[in-house]
Amino acid sequence: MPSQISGESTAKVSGGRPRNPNIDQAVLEAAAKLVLANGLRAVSMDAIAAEAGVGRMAIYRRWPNKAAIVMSAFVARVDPTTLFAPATSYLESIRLQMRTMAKAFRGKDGALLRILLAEAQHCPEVAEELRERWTMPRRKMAIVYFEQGIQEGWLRADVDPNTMIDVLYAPLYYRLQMGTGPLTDTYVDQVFEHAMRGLRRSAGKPRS
Amino acid sequence: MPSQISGESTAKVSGGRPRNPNIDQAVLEAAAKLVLANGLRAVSMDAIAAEAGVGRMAIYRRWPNKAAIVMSAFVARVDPTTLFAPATSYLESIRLQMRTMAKAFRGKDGALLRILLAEAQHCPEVAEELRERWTMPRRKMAIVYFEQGIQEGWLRADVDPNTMIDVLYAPLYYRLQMGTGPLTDTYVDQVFEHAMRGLRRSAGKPRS
DNA sequence: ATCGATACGATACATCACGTATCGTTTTGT
DNA sequence: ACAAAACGATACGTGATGTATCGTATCGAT
Repeated sequence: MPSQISGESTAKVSGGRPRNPNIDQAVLEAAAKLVLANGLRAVSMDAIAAEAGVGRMAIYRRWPNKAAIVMSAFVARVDPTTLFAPATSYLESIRLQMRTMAKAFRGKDGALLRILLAEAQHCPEVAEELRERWTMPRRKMAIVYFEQGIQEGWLRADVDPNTMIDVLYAPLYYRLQMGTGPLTDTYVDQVFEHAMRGLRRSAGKPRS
Repeated sequence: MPSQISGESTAKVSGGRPRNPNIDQAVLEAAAKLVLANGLRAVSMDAIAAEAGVGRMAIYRRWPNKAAIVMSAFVARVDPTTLFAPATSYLESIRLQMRTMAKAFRGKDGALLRILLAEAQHCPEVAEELRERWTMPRRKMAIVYFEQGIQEGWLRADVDPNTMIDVLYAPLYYRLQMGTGPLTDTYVDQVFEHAMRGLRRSAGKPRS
């Protein structure tokens, strides 16, 4: 009983006409194009099928619903992402990674992610898939990198990597969704600096 | 041309039978109950009308759609919230406020907010209303409080209050939506401590 | 008291998208 | 050659949406 939501490759048991792989690609591209232009709600399965030039049944044979198609399109786009490329210093590498993520959030990846996050609130399968294929892989890589930073002395010895991820990256998700301001590199740098240096005045509690 | 989304009080021009205020209340309660139990998608206007014991037209006369009803129910619940009650110290008051918010997020307020955030991705009116009636009022109050903290010397002189809000509060929204872990008081305290003290080792960059 | 205007419950209606089911055809493996 | 599955097309049942009335009830103004 494999998780079927990401579709495409429900292995056929034996003989019969094989699926046309071009259809997978055509549907993913059509869905991404239409959904990015009009939103998930406004796009019907018929519209995707028409844009892709295929029958609707060919789609339902691969994915259970619209959200699953968009999920496939999303993970296909972002899967080959690499995390924490080396930079001039350990901490600088973190900052650059945050900038890379912010840049992705500014583009189509961000728009698709917004749509999927919204859908995840209604559909547990989407939520699970998103956690499994987007959130958790990145968190795990970050945890490894942060633990290394603790051992090497770049980070405080008592930081919890999980909390550190949230303090650094949650603001990017926040701006992605709340529209309180643009996701500029300047903003990323500010979040990074504030989180790294701390917010309170260092020496005790000086009276005014 | 008043923003009509929050409904209820589209002032009647002159004579005629006045609206029954009990209906507003009954619909809000019915909608909150059903939506919290089954999710926004699974609840139809008919179901809300039936639960409230009113006709569907009485609802459409007040709100344009389901999301607007939930929005009204939400702001009615959270409007009288007070921010930053005095505590044993300036910083402690911030921590307590974060805990209060986390507690709200754990309950019905959090569930409704999740639903509205998801809806805001499809519907600009919901997004605007949410910004106007939930996000911005709280941000503005926080900015005032944080600027006071800067002047009194509790916070670094060079912190940007807007960024500070994001670093402290975005993690709560993150956990509210992503399901990476529970929104416990312990978690809130960790975010608070990490953000206040900073993540990097303080003295320069010590080699391992 | 009468009258216009609006609210209200109920119901009918047209529209639309969804997901399923076939039909005839095409393409594979055996 | 033959079974099996994919494919395009299309029809179908279902459920929700938003609008339009109908008859009745309740207000303000005259």
